[in-house]
Amino acid sequence: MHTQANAFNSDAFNSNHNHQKCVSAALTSAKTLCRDRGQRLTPVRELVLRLVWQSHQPLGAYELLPQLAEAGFNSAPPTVYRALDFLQELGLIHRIASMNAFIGCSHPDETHPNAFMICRECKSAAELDTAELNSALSAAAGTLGFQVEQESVELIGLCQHCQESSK
Amino acid sequence: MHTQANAFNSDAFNSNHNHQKCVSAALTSAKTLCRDRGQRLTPVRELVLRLVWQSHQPLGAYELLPQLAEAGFNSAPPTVYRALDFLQELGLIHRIASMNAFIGCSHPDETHPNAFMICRECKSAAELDTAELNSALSAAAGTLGFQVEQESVELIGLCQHCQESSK
DNA sequence: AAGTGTACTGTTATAATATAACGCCAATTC
DNA sequence: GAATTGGCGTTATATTATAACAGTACACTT
Repeated sequence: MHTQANAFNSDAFNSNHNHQKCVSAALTSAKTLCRDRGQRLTPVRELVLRLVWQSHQPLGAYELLPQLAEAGFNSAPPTVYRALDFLQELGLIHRIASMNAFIGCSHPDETHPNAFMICRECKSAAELDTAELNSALSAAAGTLGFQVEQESVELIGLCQHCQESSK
Repeated sequence: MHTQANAFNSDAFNSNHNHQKCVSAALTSAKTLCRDRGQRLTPVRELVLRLVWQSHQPLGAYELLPQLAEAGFNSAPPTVYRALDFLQELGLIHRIASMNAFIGCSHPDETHPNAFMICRECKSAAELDTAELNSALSAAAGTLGFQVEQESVELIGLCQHCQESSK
């Protein structure tokens, strides 16, 4: 039951959609996950989750700091990184290694490739999750007997919208 | 004509193979590419290429510095990063974003997914290049009209050898 | 309600990675 | 041989991330 954006849904590249729904859904997921695991969704963690999810563009840890400050949190880098780590372990956000930034992730409850397409123009990122990709990755790794524990697929390029506007 | 390791060849996970051949092949490629493009394979660039290729494990920029020093180069970070950038543009090495490190890349002359499997135990990295993966990636991106310019696929896990030794 | 342990955050300092800016030198071109 | 270009040296600094320890709030027991 995912109502969030997925691979066949270019919402993330269309900033007009009602993204607030995505944020709410993520928050609900977070609460469920925390309850199930006996962990706490503290104010800092909740705010970081909101901020990361509110943005279609991956956010850096140091971009979050001033936003936390505005909300009255007098936080330093370690606090932000702790919250980010926590949310990553829950599967609610994902780190885009090639950008040193973080983005909301739609599939907290499943193990699956964390694959993203990132537009170099508008910086938006959309998740990518297809059966073909999953099976191609497992097949390739399987041939070598490689046991995959963590996957990171990052495609940089131009989204449809930005291709059109640059014509 | 690639004699280097590829997806169906676990050489990179077997440190006994004659890796010096890979290094020579990379150097030959480098010379050809530079000649064709009217660019220079300077001593620093050549050494960085050798060092990165000699290692089965991705090397960080700051790990290269002492090795350059041993060879008599009195280099600071900018020099290393310049050489790494240059070699990346030639397609001879690849940056593993999730590790902030660099590894030799076997297919300088083709555009193709830069996909790697990295063993978290022995830190070796092996390249991955299969038709299925390529087509799955293009298919997924194509569905969204996303125009891919740069790809980064990084699988972290355990290579066969390390799975066996940990039994 | 008081005591106790644990998990979370605050705080300071610092590590690790990467780049900006400028000047010099060597090679190439005219 | 003057001018131009490309590459490197050098210093300083930006950016990203973590270590270490102290304090605080919460949860659990009795």
